[in-house]
Amino acid sequence: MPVSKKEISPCPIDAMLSVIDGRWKGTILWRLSERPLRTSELRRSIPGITERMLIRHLQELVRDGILVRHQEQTVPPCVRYSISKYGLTLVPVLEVICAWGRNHLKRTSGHGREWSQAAQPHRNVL
Amino acid sequence: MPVSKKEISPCPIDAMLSVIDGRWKGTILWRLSERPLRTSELRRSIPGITERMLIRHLQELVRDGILVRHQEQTVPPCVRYSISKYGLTLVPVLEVICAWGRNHLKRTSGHGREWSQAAQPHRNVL
DNA sequence: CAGAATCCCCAATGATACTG
DNA sequence: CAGTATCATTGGGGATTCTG
Repeated sequence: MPVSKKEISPCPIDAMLSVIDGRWKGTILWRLSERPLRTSELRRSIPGITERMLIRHLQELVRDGILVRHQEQTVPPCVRYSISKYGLTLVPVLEVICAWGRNHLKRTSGHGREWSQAAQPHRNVL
Repeated sequence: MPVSKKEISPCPIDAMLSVIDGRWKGTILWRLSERPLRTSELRRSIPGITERMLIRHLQELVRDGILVRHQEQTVPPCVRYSISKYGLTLVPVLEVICAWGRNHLKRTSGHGREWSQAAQPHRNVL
């Protein structure tokens, strides 16, 4: 529920999603969770991404404190991105999301209808 | 990372996010996690949502197996939506997302990095 | 009351060329 | 190599109207 990425939403779920919302942010974080990478390395490791969107998403993630940008003042320039300490707190969340998504993919591809049953209400169950 | 909602993405994270991606899906799920509601009840409980988007999101959630649509063949029609058993598996994930988001809101709105660990469930959606 | 059908706007993304 | 600048496309979503 992406909602507005620019404006600050009071809803925590919106706030969280806005951080990882973007066509390639998931993949970027996935790559960088393995090890820091240079911009060009990232681009090559993500087939289909454009220079424009890579830079843009990287900047947003840096702005949100998820990534850190390391620049070496050389010619030609060498920039490396890595996950920040704060960004590391995001990883477990992504894992939970990923786990559910993996399960969801199974269910959809194997189209069972078992899940179409109503459940009893809840909230205490949470 | 919303990516494509229509196409099935092989990425689990994308798959999961596509399910809750939509301007009002979070709020809808939140409402229905308390108890089943009629369409009109939902609409009234979510200020600002339009008929069109409510129906649209409900249909998508039903398609994804998250919600169940109960229709009573009466005049006028009475339709009730509730969370499915499968949909309930989504709730813990939302809780995790919400917890991180709450932290993130503190961190951003507040000063630098003093995010405490108070984690009370639930958002305060309007 | 539930929801389908239309029209329209805009933010996100893509494509492409350019700069330091 | 890293990043910018422009233009074109598109799909989400708001507003409105219509129907069973």
